[in-house]
Amino acid sequence: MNPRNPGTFPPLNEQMDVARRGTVDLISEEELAKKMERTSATGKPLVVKLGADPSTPDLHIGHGVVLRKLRAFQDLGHQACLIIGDFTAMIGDPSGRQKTRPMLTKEEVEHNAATYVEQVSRILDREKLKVMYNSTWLNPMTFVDVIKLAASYTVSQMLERNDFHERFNAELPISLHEFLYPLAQGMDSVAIHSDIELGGTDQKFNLLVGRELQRHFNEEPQCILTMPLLEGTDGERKMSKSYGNSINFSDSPDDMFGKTMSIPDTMIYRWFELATNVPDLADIKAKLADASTNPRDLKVRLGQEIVRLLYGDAAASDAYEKFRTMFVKKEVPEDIEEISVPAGNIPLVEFMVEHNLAATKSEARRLIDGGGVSFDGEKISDNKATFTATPEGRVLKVGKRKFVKVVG
RNA sequence: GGGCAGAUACUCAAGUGGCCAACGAGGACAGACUGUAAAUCUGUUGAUGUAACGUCUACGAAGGUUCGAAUCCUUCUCUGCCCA
Repeated sequence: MNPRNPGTFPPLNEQMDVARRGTVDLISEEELAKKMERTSATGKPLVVKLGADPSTPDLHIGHGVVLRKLRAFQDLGHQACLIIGDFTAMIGDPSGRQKTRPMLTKEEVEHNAATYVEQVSRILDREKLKVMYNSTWLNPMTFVDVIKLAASYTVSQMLERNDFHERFNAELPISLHEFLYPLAQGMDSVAIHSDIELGGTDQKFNLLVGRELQRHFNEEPQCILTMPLLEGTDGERKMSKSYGNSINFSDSPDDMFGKTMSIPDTMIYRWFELATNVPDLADIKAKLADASTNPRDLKVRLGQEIVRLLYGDAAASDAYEKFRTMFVKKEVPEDIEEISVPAGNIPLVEFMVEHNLAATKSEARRLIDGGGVSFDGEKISDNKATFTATPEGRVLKVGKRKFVKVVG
């Protein structure tokens, strides 16, 4: 994107195109256009809000979808505003599942928040990003304030929210304070005078509450913009670390690439659309429809695009090269982790646990019994096996993609 | 406040005194076949290890009955429904 002088913005239609790309809901286009027009007249950028839950600071490329949208607004010259939900996180938001999350301490929240900001900086322009903590304005609220706030909404309105509605019908518990979460989040919009709030489609209700509350407090309501939830590597459920189907920001380039290669073919287009910035989506669609295309080749590009966004060009081609060596040429990669071990017989099972190749000894045995462990390509069948290292090193493979070189 | 129903492993869900570390399904992991895709087939799915039908932990929690409890009794906690 071109660097642009503060206070100047691209033409309206160009801005609206950016807002619309990949977007599910945009409420409303007219209001947003009006806001943007005013912006161009006054030179004052729009406040674009994104809420962050610091109880789980491990971001994955599903979060990346909405982060890249926020980045797009930054590149248009608008003010990106990241709200760290430290107040709400400290109470422990039980939404999502039936389980109540453990209360986080102040230290944990702070640590998570720092990690969070560090991770989003890989997508966002950190220099131009405004980071705020919602405890700043939520903490000082009194019980009276909260009651007044709660009075602005009715139970039926709350039950319109899909997951509340479903839980209510399924006779599952809904804790009272869960109703306060959308309100707290909405107060954030009021506090920062948000012009647009971004979020996943699952956030639609909460974002709308922000709008209502702004009206309630006689402010101009924010526009809301929702992005689709990206499916995980299983191609079924939404990407989530707890489902184990995510590509995390913290994953190595090789892992990112490898995981991408394992997604179902049906997900290729969607991932291109939501997880990358490639301009030639139509072309990709055409290729996928063409029977002479090997979908694998498109996945190779997809994997590189994803790695590129988080690690840059060099890492992207590097990850692909390593993948080729390992799985196409079936050779052993060059720069795998080397582990020096003392001379003598070493029990394999214990070694695996010690170096995180298996979580427990039982799991290590299971892997061995299942034929998933090999030394230099030779399967180990005895779960009581021991091994000795050699000076030139032997390559231990565990499961599909864990390699380690053992050097004596 | 009263009545009823329920709480089992990642999820759903069997199990009403010993054969229960717990049927089955899904998921997950591993293997074969592949393109680290799909489909299919196979195996595994609490931990430990003197490697033994051993030990420990586990069927919401705590006690109790019993030679023996996920299963029976008591109290408690939590959840849903109905009545007030």
